[in-house]
Amino acid sequence: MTPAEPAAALSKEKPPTPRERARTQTIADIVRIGREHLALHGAAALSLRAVARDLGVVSSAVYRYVENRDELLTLLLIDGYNELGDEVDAAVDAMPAHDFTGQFKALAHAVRTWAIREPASYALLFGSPVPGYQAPGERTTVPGTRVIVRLVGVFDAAYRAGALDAQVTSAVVIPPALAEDLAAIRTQMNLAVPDASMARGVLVWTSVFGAVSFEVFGQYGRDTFAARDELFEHQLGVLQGVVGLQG
Amino acid sequence: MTPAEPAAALSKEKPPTPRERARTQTIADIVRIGREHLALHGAAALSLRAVARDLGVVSSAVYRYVENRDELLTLLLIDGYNELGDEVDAAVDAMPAHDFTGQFKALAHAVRTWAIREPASYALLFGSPVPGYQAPGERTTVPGTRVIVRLVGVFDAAYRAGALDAQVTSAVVIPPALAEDLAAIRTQMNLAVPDASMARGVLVWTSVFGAVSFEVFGQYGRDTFAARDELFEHQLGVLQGVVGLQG
DNA sequence: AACAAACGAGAGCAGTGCTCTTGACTTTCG
DNA sequence: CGAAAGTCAAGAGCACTGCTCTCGTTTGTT
Repeated sequence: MTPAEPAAALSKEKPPTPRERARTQTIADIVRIGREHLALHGAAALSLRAVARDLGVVSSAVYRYVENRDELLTLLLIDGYNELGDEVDAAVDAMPAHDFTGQFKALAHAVRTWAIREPASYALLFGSPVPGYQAPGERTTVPGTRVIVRLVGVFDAAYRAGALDAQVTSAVVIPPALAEDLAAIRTQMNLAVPDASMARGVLVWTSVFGAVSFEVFGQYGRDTFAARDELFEHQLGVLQGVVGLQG
Repeated sequence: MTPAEPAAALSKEKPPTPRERARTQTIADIVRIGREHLALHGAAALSLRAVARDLGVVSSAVYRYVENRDELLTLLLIDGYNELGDEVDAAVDAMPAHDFTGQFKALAHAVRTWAIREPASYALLFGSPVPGYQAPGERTTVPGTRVIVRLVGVFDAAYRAGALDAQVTSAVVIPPALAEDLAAIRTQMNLAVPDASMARGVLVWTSVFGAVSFEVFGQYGRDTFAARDELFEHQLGVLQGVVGLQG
């Protein structure tokens, strides 16, 4: 079909046959409908039969495209991680390269905004594990770590630029066992930021997700906190100080 | 039956008939078996039929005691809240009355220990909501707020005793809308602690649960952090500084 | 003793995940 | 070109779920 046939013959990427194209499209449709059902009814209520109905096909047919229910959950998991990762990347990239505080807050706001917009996906990614389902690490680890990788990237860049207050880093001692873990991460990710700042970065990470989880999962109660935007913004302000970012 | 029949007629508390006793016992058995199933298979996989089997009874019989599956979930929810609340209370009470930092850390450790021991219950209480299930606020609010009530109690007592560093409280401004929410809570709970400390207390609360959730829900990855005890302890040390508790 | 409430068992309905077989269609290759 | 190989949708079927209803039996009260 393509004029450069000999070159294509060497590469693994053959031009997709109509059948392959149709198959890819069908899988994409299944994921799309699955996302709708996920948003409407939640992860545990996700039903392959219902997806098949919406697809206009009998239930057994979808098993041609998706191995089982867990496989669909994995596809939705990766889809969610990447959507969140894309929005976080876009939000951070929109900030000036040297405004590390702005980048941190933009990242946190992107997480919160996405979580509130897609609570079911957020629950699938960061909530209680679905019983009997174990995410395949080899497929989910990379997209699943995009946010934290980006966050420590911001902290590391801030440290290298001298924008990370070194004063806070000596307040609490780091036990040796924890220092080992941090050293391994530093080596693996090529970081410069010292132990104390890394540890505080981890705390900031968990705190952001704790705050978002409380809000999305309804732990704040019905109307205990009406000013949730202000509460989150305030928490970011405090966390910014925790990790030593100037305001 | 009872000799003091006229008095008993006025009071609502009659001595329980054998049938009532048996009924109460059966419900307790159902909750006990339900807890076992919850721990083994998770909340979404909780099955009334399986509970009935373990109870040695046909499935429709349990509907005599429990209205439906959601009712059983509510019972397990209240059960979990109270067990956690009891352990938190015991841990805090075991500390000296003026060691507020120790009380805070004891509370956090009690939460973490219980969560790791009962991950399914923790997921039911603080994880993603079960699809289609809405907890009845009138039955779950009181037990569900025991931990946070106790935590702000510690902070408030520390403030009244002058053990809360007032310096940290002015670093970040509190927007008016948030101050309103905080004022309402202060009035309702009869607190003395100022806005900034309350807001930081809320952050500490969400941060503790964020850290515990990450650990219980497996967000830390398989072996990124081996020294989890040390990590949590370090985080508590930082959070202690965030809220202004002396070390 | 008579009656009403409570109870356990069983059948049954509609839904689920998943497997297997059947028949039709498409692509590829001799 | 035609046959073989591969792919697909459909349907039946199994075991499970939540839940309802009916039917006798047991229990407690009058």
